[in-house]
Amino acid sequence: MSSQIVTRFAPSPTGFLHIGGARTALFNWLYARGRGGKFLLRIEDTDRARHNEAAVDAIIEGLSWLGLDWDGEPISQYSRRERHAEVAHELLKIGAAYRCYMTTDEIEASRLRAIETKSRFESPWRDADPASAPSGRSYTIRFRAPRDGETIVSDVVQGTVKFPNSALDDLIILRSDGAPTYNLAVVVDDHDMGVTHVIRGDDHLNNAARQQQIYAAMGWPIPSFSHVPLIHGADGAKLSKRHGALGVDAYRDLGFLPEGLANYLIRLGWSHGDDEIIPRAKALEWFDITGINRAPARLDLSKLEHTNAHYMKALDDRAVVEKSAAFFDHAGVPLTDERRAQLMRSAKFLKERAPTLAGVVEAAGFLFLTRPLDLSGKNGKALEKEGARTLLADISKLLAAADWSDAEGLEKSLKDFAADRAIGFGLIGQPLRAVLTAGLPSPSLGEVLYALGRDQSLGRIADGISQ
RNA sequence: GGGCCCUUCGUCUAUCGGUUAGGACGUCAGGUUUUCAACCUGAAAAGAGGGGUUCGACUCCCCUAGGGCCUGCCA
Repeated sequence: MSSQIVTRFAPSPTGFLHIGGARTALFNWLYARGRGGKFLLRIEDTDRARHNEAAVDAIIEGLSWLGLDWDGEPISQYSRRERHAEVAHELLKIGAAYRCYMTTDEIEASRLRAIETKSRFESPWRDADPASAPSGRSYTIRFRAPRDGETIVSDVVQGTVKFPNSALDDLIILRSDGAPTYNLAVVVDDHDMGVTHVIRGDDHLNNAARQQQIYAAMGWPIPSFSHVPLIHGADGAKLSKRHGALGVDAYRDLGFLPEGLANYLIRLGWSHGDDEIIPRAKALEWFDITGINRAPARLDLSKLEHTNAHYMKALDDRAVVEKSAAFFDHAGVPLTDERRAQLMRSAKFLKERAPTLAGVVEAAGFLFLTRPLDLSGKNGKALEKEGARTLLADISKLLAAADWSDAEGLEKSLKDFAADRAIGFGLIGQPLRAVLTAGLPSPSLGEVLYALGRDQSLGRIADGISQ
């Protein structure tokens, strides 16, 4: 008997990979991969009305982007509807389910009555003589759930949770059109797929009780359940559209790195001592379900940025340029060969200053200005100082003869220049920075010069002097 | 309405009956400094409220309050 761990991620195709779903997917992946198990992907598309291929692709894209891979092909729940129906009829045969001929109107009325009388909603067909069944009328198949006693779910995260059976009514497992409903499909699929550990959002905790009853009726082993809390918005309410970014694609478009998002997500509701930076390898080694908190956690963009910044710094220079290229396109400054070269020379400071890929565009703002720079107002204020232009002219001469092969050398030339003249660095730094960057945020002047390149730098200085 | 879950600094969390309740983000104040960041140092900042149990509760139990989930021929 194999004891291999099998987990799965089973999203319904809603058009994107929800950030909360991404976290449960991550947990499932980590748990399986960290223990030599299997991680499966199943699309919960039994509701055909909502099905669409693009939505499935969006989920697959999101998972891939996050670096999560699954074993085998994604399984479509819809494609397994025959099997679901088969199990429903098996349940019927052994008396664990029954045909219900109630109309939707009858159901609604009966349900209202049940709430009023504080009693369990029940179909009259539960105990009716099958012989009295109307022929030719459509019916649903309902699970015959126990009326009394309680169903106890043993959950790794939530502990032992008891549900009075009176609160769990006979759910429909097969619709009148023969299609399975969620709770049946999940149980059948998880069982058939050999899922050993079900890790999912705690909005399913109640379902776990119902599903457990089905497992019991079929005599199937019950998997280990772990219901993890949902992610909430900054205001504590359930994450919804008004909170902004919902799907991982939105975070990708905001310039977050998959490593950064994943690290942030795993720390949300789970911890390993005081560790904050948890790269994939460490996560695989450390992650365990038992460490997951029961309380919902709020999404905090600042901390996400901070975490992401760490992974930005770890990028190699070429990656900084390649990964941010799309963001430059989007900002209307497509990367020409020249810009690419300038960016390569800037990567070292860009990745240190930008918390996201979108931030790289911002941090590189001074690089791609069109000459002559706008030095009006505050931008060129340092230029108005007595002797500033003469000083710039001297610096220009110095730089024209300087070695442009690295930022450090250029920085040193400037420092030496200031020292020779026995003047404070601020005296030359301020006007020089003004003509070079028009006051935009920028790194050390050595780096600015090196990044800009000789021609561009000297040109900007000349522009400044003549303005 | 009913069932279930949750509640430590603003936020994410540590603590698994005995701690000056620790760390991180953010905030504030310094430092560094040629702008803006980054970085370094420091500070403010928490056990929802009320009852128990115990020599001793953030930790265990109960109640209240506040949040959340489910209560579909949705998933």
